[in-house]
Amino acid sequence: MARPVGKKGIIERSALELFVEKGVDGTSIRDIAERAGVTEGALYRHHKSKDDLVRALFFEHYHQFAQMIKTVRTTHDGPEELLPALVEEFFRFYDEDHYVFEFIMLVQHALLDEVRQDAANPVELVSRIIREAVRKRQLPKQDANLTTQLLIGLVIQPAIGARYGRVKRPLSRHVDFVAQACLEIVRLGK
Amino acid sequence: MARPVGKKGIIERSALELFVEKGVDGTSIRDIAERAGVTEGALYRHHKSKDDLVRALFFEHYHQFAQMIKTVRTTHDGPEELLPALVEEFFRFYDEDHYVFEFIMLVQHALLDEVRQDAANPVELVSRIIREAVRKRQLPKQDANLTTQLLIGLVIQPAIGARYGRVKRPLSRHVDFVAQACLEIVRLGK
Amino acid sequence: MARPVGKKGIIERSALELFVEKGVDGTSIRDIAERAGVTEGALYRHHKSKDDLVRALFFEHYHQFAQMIKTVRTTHDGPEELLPALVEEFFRFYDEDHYVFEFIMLVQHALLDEVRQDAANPVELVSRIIREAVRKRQLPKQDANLTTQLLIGLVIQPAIGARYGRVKRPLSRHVDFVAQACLEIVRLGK
Amino acid sequence: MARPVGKKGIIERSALELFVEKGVDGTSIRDIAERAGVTEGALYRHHKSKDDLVRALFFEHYHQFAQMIKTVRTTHDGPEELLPALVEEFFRFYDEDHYVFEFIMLVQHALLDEVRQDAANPVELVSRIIREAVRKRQLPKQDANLTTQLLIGLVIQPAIGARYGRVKRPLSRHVDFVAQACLEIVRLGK
DNA sequence: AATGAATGAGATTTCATTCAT
DNA sequence: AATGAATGAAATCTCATTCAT
Repeated sequence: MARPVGKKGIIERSALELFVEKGVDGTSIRDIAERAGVTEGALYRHHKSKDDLVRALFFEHYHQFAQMIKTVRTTHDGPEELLPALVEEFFRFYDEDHYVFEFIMLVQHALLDEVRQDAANPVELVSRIIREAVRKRQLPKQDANLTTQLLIGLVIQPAIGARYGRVKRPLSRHVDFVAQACLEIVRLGK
Repeated sequence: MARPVGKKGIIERSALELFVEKGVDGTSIRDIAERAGVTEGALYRHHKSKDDLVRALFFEHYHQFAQMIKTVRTTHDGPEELLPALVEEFFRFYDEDHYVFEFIMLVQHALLDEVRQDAANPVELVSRIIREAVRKRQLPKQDANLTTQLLIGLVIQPAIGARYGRVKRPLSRHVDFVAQACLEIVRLGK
Repeated sequence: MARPVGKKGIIERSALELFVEKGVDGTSIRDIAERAGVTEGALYRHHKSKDDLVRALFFEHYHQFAQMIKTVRTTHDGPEELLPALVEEFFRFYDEDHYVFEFIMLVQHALLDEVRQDAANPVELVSRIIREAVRKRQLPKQDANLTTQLLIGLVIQPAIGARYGRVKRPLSRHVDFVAQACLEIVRLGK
Repeated sequence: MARPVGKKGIIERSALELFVEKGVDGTSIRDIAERAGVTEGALYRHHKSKDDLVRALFFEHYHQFAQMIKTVRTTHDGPEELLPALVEEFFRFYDEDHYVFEFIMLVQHALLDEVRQDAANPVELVSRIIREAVRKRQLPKQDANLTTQLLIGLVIQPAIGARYGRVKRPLSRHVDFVAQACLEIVRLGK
């Protein structure tokens, strides 16, 4: 988010950007050091290994992300309010620093096991929202797992589209349309 | 698709699976040779390089994919027919061999430049269907690029969900629901 | 022992010699590759890591060593026969290839845990010989653990002396004297 | 010996222990700093380099050692008195601080050249005692170099045995037996 | 076609040492 | 004196590719 302060911050920012631009495996320690303007060894003062760096970056931002989601849940109620609010926050998160958003998308699968149980896990969260609304008869009966994946797809795919120049930034401009799409889907029933 | 025959087929199948399981960069020639039950040198009998192997795998399956899409286009007309038929074919393609589907998803971006203009490119295709339908007043005016990404998201995300055990296989069972979701979205207008 | 055949043998022999000459930590993979006349990577075709190479070398020769000891035990009986025979065999082993002998001395402590239980462990063996002889009244009562260490000292120290030019090679010429010394010690009682 | 006082003392003690536990090459500056509870830079306040630290530690303790030996030589005469007295002092030295004893054993060879002529060098000393006694017909003719190594072996090996739990501490309890063993050996003649 | 040892380039990591604070 | 970040050199290891057999 904020531009990094200190060498440690610069190293981490450089790594984050490179991971998004070239992939984690495609980025070498040398690449990171070069962009950060330090030597390769400097990295190891702050992180035990490349893998450690990836995890640290992920969890740091994932926690921010989780915090944002928690806030939305306490300030909104019912799918009609929650889903649009979530779309808005996701897109705002993306627009604020799309590197961070893309990085989380990029490495989440590799770290899935450590995240799966987490209640802040967005997939978990959306799934619960659907299930609860169905229980309260706010939504028709449906396969909550499937619906959840569809909603996730509606939010993530525009981000991917933006990356490849197929969708215009900022994503915020698309909030209303995407939120509307989300609501149509959860109301479909099965 | 069909189980591989001959060393070449076994090597390619092994590579395909490993690429999906561990990523392309995360898979070494030695890994592939090991799973295929041959030695490292054998690989170079059939493919000039690792990169060449990736491309060969991609284009081989991409052509099948393109063929399938062409057929759909000639046998259906208008978004109301085309979109459900496409969802059905995509999911059928997935169910037939999800490794192939996932592999294409995995490497598409890296090879995007060579495929971008291709009418078999699903993004291109869906985009044209939307635009044409809007022109013919079959659909309300809308940001076709955005709608396209949303539709792509509705198809791809269930596949990702299936990979991580969040959506039940075969995907075919979800065709009606997802097709319905696609139609709702294109009708939304903006 | 026999001069090495094949690159693998040359690599292992080079490593063995360098480990003795400069210590294990003091020897780099590059050193080994250089002396063997190969590039650094070649080493990893035959051994998974430097540590693995050290272990492989140790156990290969340790087994030879153990075999030699076993033979002595079956062909001699009682401390008066066994101890001189063991001294002779140890010194013969040393003279045949002092690199091997010194290498075993050098790394045994690091691999102690894996060797401690081994009945071929020379310390174990000598200890048993003493204990058994005491039980059979062939020797006076004594602290077998201490006596064992003293005997080991009598055999190893000449090898160290030879290394630093303080004792003349071949060690075999000293067999009678050292064997006599061993017998004096075990007869001391306490 | 005495527990260390001041940062310098703590650093040196930490280094000494680690060198014995993991070897000199196996111990990094960071390891030492960590155990001493200081940072890496602090070490260079007191010693120019790691090598310098090793030498300083060696010579500091070696001088104590030499002092002890000088005293023994002036207060005892002839091998029958000198050898038991030396064994006693060596074992006392060991018991007082076995880290120091083991450290000296560990690095002696690397620093041998600087110490070789020194009369406090135990090898030199023992060798002279034997030679002188032979000259005075107190002992039979013998290969003084070999006998010396055997005596050294009788003293050092119990210390190694103690390290690996094969010989009971304190070593002092074994003085009489080991001294007796030494005398038997020097009387053997050849 | 196939083997598998070897190469050569480069990746990750370690570490003694320096230096600004 | 002390800190701890950073350096620079070297160490370990990986890996796509080549090549003699």
